[in-house]
Amino acid sequence: MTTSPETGSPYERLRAAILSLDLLPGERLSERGLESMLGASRTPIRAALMRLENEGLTRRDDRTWRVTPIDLSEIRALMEYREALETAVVALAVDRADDAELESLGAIARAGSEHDDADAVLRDGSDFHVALARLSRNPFLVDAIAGTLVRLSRTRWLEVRSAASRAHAAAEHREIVAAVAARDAERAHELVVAHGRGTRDRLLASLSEERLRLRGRGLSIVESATAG
Amino acid sequence: MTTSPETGSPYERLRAAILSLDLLPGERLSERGLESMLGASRTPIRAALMRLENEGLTRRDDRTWRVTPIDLSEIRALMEYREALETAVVALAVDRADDAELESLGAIARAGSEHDDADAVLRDGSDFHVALARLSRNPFLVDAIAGTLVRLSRTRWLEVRSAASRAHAAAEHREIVAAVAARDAERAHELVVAHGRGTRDRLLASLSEERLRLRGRGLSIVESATAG
DNA sequence: GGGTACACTCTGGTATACCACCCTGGTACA
DNA sequence: TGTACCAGGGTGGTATACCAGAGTGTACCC
Repeated sequence: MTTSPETGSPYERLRAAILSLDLLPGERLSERGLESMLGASRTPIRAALMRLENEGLTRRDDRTWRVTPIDLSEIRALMEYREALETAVVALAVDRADDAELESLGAIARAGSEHDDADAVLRDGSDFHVALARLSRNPFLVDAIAGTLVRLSRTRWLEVRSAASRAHAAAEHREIVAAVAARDAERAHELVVAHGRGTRDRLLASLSEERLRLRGRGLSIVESATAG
Repeated sequence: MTTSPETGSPYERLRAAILSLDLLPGERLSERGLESMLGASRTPIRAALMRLENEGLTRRDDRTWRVTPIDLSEIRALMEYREALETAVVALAVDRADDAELESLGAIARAGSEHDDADAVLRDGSDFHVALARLSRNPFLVDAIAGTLVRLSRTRWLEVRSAASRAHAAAEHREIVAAVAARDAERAHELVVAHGRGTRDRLLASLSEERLRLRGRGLSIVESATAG
């Protein structure tokens, strides 16, 4: 890969390369290698690596940098964490969301059903969940949820490949908006849990099914001992 | 302050200076000023500032570094976030904690009642909540809770000043352990919520009462418009 | 006396040179 | 033939010099 110095900061370009899987999960990164790849010197590259480390996209493994591997245990833990965050979000949203916010969230949910390409669907999905989180009026919940979405985004394309699963997710999004708008905390809770678990199951099923084929394409998926 | 190059990395020393309030909330930090204060060059100091930024202890305000101010709105949001995390933790802990873990958590809770100085009590409190989080077996919950404790630690000493409130908190800790050990999810949930809200109320009350006096001692406390 | 312009100093941002450590490969010796 | 040692290249870690922009203070001119 020689991602020539196109646009954006070294941080943005490195992040894009990781999220697009141009840099493979688990791949070793050397600061000096990135220097020529990104057309910047080590100082901003180190800053980018440190920033991405906090987003969970890079990792320091005994004195060398790596693209964070895709780890099934981590994905399970992440989805569990996300469930905790999103149930808290809807509980607060039912109390706090105003009509304008709900209308705009509904618009995002409806837009999600219109797009067809996987990229747009993923963007819409992220937008929806972040916008939903904002209804909680709690910036820590918003940031935490945005963080989980970033960490999951390298695999979420697996989950939205079929038109059926895209439609399914979009419908669930609309139901969640409706429950929050109806101030029905219990139903919103149930819907969010069901949506999260359905997403998790579809995602993990795809990952298990295709693990070997993906490995053949250079994309290895690991299962760490810890982090269950 | 001339914290001479005593021990630890620039990151550790800067962090200690912020947490001990040697560097005041809101204070401007210049990389070159810290250079002489910490006895290191700008490279590791920038790394420390960036790392502390992710912990919420420093902040970039239009091209200058600042020690993160103490913000009442942020504390409220933080306590709300923490409630979401800790209720999720105990729900998982009830299912997953084994006897050895519960015994060791109980030991931490009991130790919390024995110490008398505020510093030790704060350490015990953090230890307890992190150890409790570990019972969830979810590293994201553990990290998130540890993060909230760090962000809160510059003010938590206000909350544990009286022997009565220390004893109160320690007793609540022991009750939480008992409920988790009894696998009583509902009671554990209620206890955690009550403990968190009590802590929040005592903390915010102390902050409001002493805001003026603390300002006189150089410690200003702000209330941001956003982040409710 | 007031206003404007210029220069100086301070900020973070960047490039780069040097350091110590580690790992690896090759060579020489037993 | 096998083993041990040494040298070289590559790693991140650190110090430092240079850059551009911003804010401020002063001096000069009107």
